[in-house]
Amino acid sequence: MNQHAPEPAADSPADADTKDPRIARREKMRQIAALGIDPFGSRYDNRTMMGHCKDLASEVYWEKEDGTRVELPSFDDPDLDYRQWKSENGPGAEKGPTVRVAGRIMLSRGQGKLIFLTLKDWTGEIQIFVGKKQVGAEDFDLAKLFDLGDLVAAEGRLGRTLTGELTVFAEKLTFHTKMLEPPPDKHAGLTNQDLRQRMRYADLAFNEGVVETFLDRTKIVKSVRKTLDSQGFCEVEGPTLHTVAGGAAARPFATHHNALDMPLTMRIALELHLKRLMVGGMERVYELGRVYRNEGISPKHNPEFTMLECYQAYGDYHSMMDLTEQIIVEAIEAIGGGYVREYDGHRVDFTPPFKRATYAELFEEATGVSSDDEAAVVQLAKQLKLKTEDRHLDVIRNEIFEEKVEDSLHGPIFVIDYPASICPLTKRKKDKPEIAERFELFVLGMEIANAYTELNDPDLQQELFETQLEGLDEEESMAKMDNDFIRALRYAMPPAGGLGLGIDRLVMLLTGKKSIRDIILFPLQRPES
RNA sequence: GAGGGUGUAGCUCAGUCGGUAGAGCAACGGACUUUUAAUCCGUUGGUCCUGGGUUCGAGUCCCAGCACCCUCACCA
Repeated sequence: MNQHAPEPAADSPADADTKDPRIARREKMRQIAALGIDPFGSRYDNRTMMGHCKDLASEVYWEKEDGTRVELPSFDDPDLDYRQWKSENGPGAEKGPTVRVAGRIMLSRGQGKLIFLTLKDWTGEIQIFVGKKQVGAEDFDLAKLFDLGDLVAAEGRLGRTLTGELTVFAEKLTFHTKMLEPPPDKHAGLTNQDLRQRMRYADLAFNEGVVETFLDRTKIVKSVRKTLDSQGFCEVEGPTLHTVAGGAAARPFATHHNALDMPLTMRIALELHLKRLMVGGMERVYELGRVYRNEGISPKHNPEFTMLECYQAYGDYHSMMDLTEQIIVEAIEAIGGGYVREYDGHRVDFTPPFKRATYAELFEEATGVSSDDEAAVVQLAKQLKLKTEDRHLDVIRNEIFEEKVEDSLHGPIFVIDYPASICPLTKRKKDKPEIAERFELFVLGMEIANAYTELNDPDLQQELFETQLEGLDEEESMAKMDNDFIRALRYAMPPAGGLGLGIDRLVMLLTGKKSIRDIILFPLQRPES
């Protein structure tokens, strides 16, 4: 023991306190400082990332006394006895590259003058062998002050233990940062949903697969950008503070600008500003950003979430369908794992091309009623106990569709050609004005993407907005007339295809997470009491 | 917003009929130089979510509140 460490007094009242994990950690921090080591550490260069150590495993070999080099046996073989193999190939010595690893202590197995540590960085985990004889008394005394969760580093030779585990045989230890809070259960981790979200740092640090999920999210988002960039789209940043929140049917968050003494709302969609840019001649634009909707919270809804919207001048909804498929397929390729994926116990096959079916076909298939047969549709609605009085037939039809068809759409499937009256921002088919050129992409009943051949007739657009706003009082009104947008359309927006894609839902699907709160780093929560 | 569930040690969880608080891990002391959630011996640790009520007595029953989870609604 070093001379700076205090002698614990046998009957000291402080003795009971050191049984409090937090106090014990601070006491060890004090002892580390007493060794002349900064308990909050400093720079550590030339690290070998732990994921890379796995690649370096092939460089570990056995050198016989006569200098001949022997490949190590396969450690995948469960019957392998490495100790026996060594004696059969001995005398000799295991050789391997020297590495410098730094990370968090996840597990510690002390065994007298020997300590095994499991260290973790964001690329993986690796075992560290700390022997008193190998690291020296000074470093070994330091290692005895390590706690689970501390950040430390080890430099040493990469090799195999008797059980074959890839291990860094430490020659030098470095202390980096003391964790002053006690860690969660070393096996179960932090399972309390509330705490996982409230203390995402602990969730990331101690729960298996959490970092990987969020790294996958980043890969997906990067891939989406890459796909769009490769197709000549230009990423832009629209305002998040709007004077009129438009582009979607949702209630906005209200806020206020002090200097201008002006009410503002947070954006609920990206659409109307991107279209203004198309009027200005930016022919392929997209924004991948946060929108805010003042609505209920559920496993599929967070008040702020990430949307992709993109617009292609001189395209239509079919152009967008091909693009959507490409975006998703390339995102899957970016995170790996193949086109066939598991979600909530279901098998989903994203092998392109995705199935395409019209709204009317699916309606008839699921209900046995032709969507054109008005009387039958109304009768069906009554059967389903849906409100029919004073409602447009398309609205009734769509309620039936949502109830009977959407939830059962396994997908991925593009539902195309919607009834026009429920799509106010959509261009209608030339030969069938009652049908809108629109698709929605469904997977397991979830709406992932929504695209239109965009409406660019300013007068018709205004009329449709007004119809949409009719009968809504101030409180209920989810959209307000955006006169500047109508004026923009009068400056001529090219015919275009437009796409909206819910990034969070795509990430949920591709990472297999059932709750949006598992793929948003910091979902909204009430403050801690 | 409606309905259901959960809340107990730092973490993960038991707690029977209402009888005065338990385990594993972590922590603390000890043994151990090839462990794998190491093992073994010993020790400590509680605002039973909060506030009322019923009762001789409440972690347990009742009421109210708070937080989280699930289902539904709004929404994507």
